[in-house]
Amino acid sequence: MKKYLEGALERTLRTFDGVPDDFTIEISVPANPDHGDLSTNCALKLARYLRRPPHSIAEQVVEIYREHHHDPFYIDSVTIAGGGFINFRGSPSYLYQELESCLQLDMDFGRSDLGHGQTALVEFVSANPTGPLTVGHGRNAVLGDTSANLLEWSGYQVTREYYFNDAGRQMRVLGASVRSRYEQVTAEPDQPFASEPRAITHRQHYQTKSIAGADQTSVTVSHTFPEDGYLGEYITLIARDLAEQHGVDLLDAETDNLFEQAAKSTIFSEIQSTLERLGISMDIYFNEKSVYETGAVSDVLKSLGDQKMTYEKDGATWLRTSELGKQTDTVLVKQTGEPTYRLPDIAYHMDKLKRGYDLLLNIFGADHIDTYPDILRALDVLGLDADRIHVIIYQFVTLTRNGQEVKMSTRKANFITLDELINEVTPDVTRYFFIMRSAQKHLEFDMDLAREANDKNPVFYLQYAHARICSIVRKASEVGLEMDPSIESLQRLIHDAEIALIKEILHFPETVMSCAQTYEPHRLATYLRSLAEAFTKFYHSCRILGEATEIAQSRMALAHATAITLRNGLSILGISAPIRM
RNA sequence: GCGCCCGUAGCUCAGCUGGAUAGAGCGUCUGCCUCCGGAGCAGAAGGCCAGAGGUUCGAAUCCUCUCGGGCGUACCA
Repeated sequence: MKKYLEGALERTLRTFDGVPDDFTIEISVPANPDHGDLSTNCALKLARYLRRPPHSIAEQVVEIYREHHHDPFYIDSVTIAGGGFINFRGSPSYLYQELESCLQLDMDFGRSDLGHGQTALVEFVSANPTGPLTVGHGRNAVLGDTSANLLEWSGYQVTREYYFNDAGRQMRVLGASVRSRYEQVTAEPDQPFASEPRAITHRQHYQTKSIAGADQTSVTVSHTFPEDGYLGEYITLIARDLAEQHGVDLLDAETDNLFEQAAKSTIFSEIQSTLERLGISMDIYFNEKSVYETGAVSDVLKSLGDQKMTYEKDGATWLRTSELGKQTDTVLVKQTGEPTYRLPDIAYHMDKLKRGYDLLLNIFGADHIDTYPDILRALDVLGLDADRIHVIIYQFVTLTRNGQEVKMSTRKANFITLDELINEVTPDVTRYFFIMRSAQKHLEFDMDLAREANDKNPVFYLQYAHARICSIVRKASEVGLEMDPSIESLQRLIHDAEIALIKEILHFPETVMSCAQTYEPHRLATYLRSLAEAFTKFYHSCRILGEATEIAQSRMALAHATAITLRNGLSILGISAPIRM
């Protein structure tokens, strides 16, 4: 209907003199339904160009529209509001036809061909395997997966990718941390868990002590807990596993490598299972290492050098970001010869672009706010099409528990993992809470509320509406009542609450498209809430069971269409649509 | 200091490319269960949209400044 109206108005305005070439017709849904179903402000906007009062322009627009471009199939009536708004009331016949098509499309209702089958790569989570996923990663994961779903529903071929780095200093520290815990565990097998203060006592403890091995030989341990080591409990658990498998055999290992590998694989599989619980599975795990192996890193360095965008200073290689709109230059290669993370990041994005994706979507935490523009600038300098890259920056999550804010750090021991969160509030609630708010706002996650007060939780409102419809359908089938989805049947839906619900349902496809286009997945959650609200209003003012057969069959069809929309919407959000609760 | 993000009801937040009377949930108050699921519904109270200028027919929305909060501003990832 909107499309039709756009075309009709465009043709109408073509007969006017003085309309600018780039004039765009805006059609919006009025906040107040009394004003109609669709509304345009074009007369108001044209007032300045045509130098006439808006109302008189509106009259002329309406006159020409009525005479030449009016199609009663779509539009029932046209009115001019005081200020100069032109309001259109949709024709019921159109409404019923769209509702019928919703019922026919069923699982596909809401899908569009916006992307024309273009390829999109969504990179998200991308946490390095140094510890369990945190609540912050949870927001990233849900944001990324939901965006990917939205793109899929909008006609893109989507690849989900996880970028990680399992080399370098942080991994060495990880390995050393595990080793130190292993030594402690094998020395004091009865200690339940190593806690933070114990880390400091290690030094005195191990530097002097000899441990009797299973093979009767003595090993002197001289390792201490790394100064900036990982203190989480999970490190000790990994160490215990190693102790169970290998006893004390690993005490004389020459390097920490074995510990590092064990930690990495354990942590990685835990990350994967956490994501799985949220219904997320990645298509590609991309190791930063491969960007070195393919030569992409050296290519980037060379190309940037050729562009005279780099220089040497103090033994390091710098990128002239100050010439690209930034205050200072940035180090790409350290004095030590080791690259900073920015260099492989550039190479990685170059690699993604060269893999030919039409659209690259990245989900980054607010701490990347300063780094990703460097990447885009560098790619631009390299002559790559950085416009294909879009970034969703999300603000941090603060978790409150027992009325107190919980500070989260992977390195310190006092963080709540995403797994623990899911345990307490279920995957559905987790996904909904992370998606219901705009990404660029701080998210306050009140654990006590989410856990205790299930009935106050908005996600249950949506699921409840769905379960209720299913229940009605069950009851109806017991008495042999089936829905009638024919146009003739749908035309019997004339109650205000019925019409309002139909209109709400029909907003679904454009909502999906616009969420995908603007990368604002939270608006889908807002929409589903108002859909469920429209349904409960309908439910309370229009009975189904017990009414005359014909109207009952029509209302069954409307309830079914609501269930379709709820189910499809929830599936985009990765949330279940239960049949009963 | 500089860069990016955010200031909307007591609290947590919606508010689509500027539009008509700024909306939900929670909390508070008032009603509603012989009736398809009350995890609900109907209603009330609660707002100088942080503040001040500007742009325009029209601003919570765009621009400038001020004040508050967050994140960054590492040869850490």
